[in-house]
Amino acid sequence: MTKLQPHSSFIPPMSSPIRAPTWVSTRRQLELKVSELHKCSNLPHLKQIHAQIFKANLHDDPFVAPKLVSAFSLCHQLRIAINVFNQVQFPNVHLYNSLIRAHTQNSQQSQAFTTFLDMLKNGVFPDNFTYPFLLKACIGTCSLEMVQMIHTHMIKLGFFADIFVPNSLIDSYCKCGVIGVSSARKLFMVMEDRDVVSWNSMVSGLIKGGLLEEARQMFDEMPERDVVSWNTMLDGYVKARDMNSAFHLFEKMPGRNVVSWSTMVSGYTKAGDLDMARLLFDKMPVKNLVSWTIMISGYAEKGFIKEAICLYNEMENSGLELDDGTIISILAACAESGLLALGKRVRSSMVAAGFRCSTAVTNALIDMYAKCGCVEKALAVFQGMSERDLVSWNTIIQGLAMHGDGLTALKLFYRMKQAGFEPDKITFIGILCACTHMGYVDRGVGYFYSMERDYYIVPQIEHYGCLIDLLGRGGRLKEALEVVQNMPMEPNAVIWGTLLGACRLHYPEELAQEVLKHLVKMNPAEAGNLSMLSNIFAAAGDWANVANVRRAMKNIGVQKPSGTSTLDLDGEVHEFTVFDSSHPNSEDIYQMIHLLRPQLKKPGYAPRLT
DNA sequence: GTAGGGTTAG
Repeated sequence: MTKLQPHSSFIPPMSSPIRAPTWVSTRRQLELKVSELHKCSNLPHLKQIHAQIFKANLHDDPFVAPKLVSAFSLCHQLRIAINVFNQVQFPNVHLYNSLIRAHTQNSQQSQAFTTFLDMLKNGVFPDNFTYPFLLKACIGTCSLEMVQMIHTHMIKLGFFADIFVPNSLIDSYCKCGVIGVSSARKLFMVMEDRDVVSWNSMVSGLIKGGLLEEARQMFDEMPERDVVSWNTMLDGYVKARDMNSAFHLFEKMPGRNVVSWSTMVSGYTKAGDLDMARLLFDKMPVKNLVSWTIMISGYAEKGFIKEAICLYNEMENSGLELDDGTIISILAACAESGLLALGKRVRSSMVAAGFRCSTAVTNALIDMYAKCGCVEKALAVFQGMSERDLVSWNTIIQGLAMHGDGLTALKLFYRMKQAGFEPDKITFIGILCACTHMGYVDRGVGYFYSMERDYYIVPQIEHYGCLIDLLGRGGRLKEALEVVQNMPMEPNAVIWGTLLGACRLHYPEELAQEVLKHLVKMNPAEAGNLSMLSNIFAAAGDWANVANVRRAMKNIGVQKPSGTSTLDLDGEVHEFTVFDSSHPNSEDIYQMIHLLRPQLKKPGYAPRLT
């Protein structure tokens, strides 16, 4: 007989999760459904159960309502979750907790805090679940001060007996940068009872703070290690690109699981060792969706299109059902390396499977089309979207700007505002880029100054970079230099490089020399800078200085890596560099170039040789 | 509460 577990007076446990939607007739059956409700991710089914709950007058039951809120939150139906909450006259702490979490899950962090304040105002006392949920709302949006405030509150009310509470505090501190990590360490030191999660959170925090050595020390000191401890340490080495140490640890590791193997595969793909990655991938005792995703994206990111497509087909044939993460990952990898063929392949299988595209998936698709040169397709996908978010607008604006259709990009900027979206710092990168490509210098400068004035966005160094590029390409080098000299932050190598790029277009020799002094000081071995400088001198006919720079390059022992072009032809990628003769059809290719050259000159093509 | 893939810029 199945052993019954202790449970609430109302809901018995259930062994299997909710599956196909079926009409439940008895109250007993409904109770069974409700007990698993918080795991339900099927929206139509959820709505059906909601209706039955309502009919049975259980919607304000103190046990049912929090589960409903959690379920609707999981299905990204925050509106409905809030409505469910509002149906309850006297919400208890569980219901408040689930609404706080619902807001965080649906990216409404500030509303999570508002809910917490409402809760206090209404005299409902927080419990040991409230704080971990509230701390989650701090991640990514709030500062250290916020976590400190919650910490203080927790001390006042005293929930530290539950190990979940200090553990989640350690984690939150660690996600607030290096200072946060030291606060976490202080807390960790004074904790009386630490469990393996406390140790793991601390090791993970040290790794995130870049303190790999100290993390290893703590890992070695741990009284007990579980599979998460090992995997955390493994990932630390992987993220630091130290594959030797990672492999060493991996070999020693007891009880490796699918995450351990995937971490290693991911590490080797990122290090560019696709052979080793594939070797481990093939040896994996168990593969899941994430492992496949890592290997396929790894191939795609590095331009191994045949292998990527082949493995993608294999994954589909193995019967695994793709999720958002898989599709977004692969599309992002295609976008990065311009693998349109795989991107198209992914899309066609999405269509064939009737995959319901979330906004994030569609955004990734738009970005893939745009970065692979199909701006029209990107625009068509964007226009067909039923629900757009800020990322959708930013992606299409950036895509259009990159391809020189700055006019459409700027038009969409206005439409975006009409649709009620507030531009953010990324939007302005796209807008400034659009103006640069169109040569709208004054208009771009106007947008730059409107950022802080009209939108309360303080320009960052990237925005200054865009402004310098805008002025520089527009030939207003003096103003560009003034921006560099007067901007509120120290100019970095990218800023000076941008200015140098402008010099390359307009040949002001003196300025170029000035810029270069800064650049060489910052990054003396950067061959690209030196070779660009030598080109500027060459264009000005200053051969003595050309020789000086060349000599400097030789002395430092740098050589500018050749630029390459890649072509994707019927799913096969061909790579070319200048004076390259490694391609099997090299002779034919050069013959064709000779044939094409005079024809290209006719409409006015003049290759730039400097 | 701790571990592997995940959309926009740089």
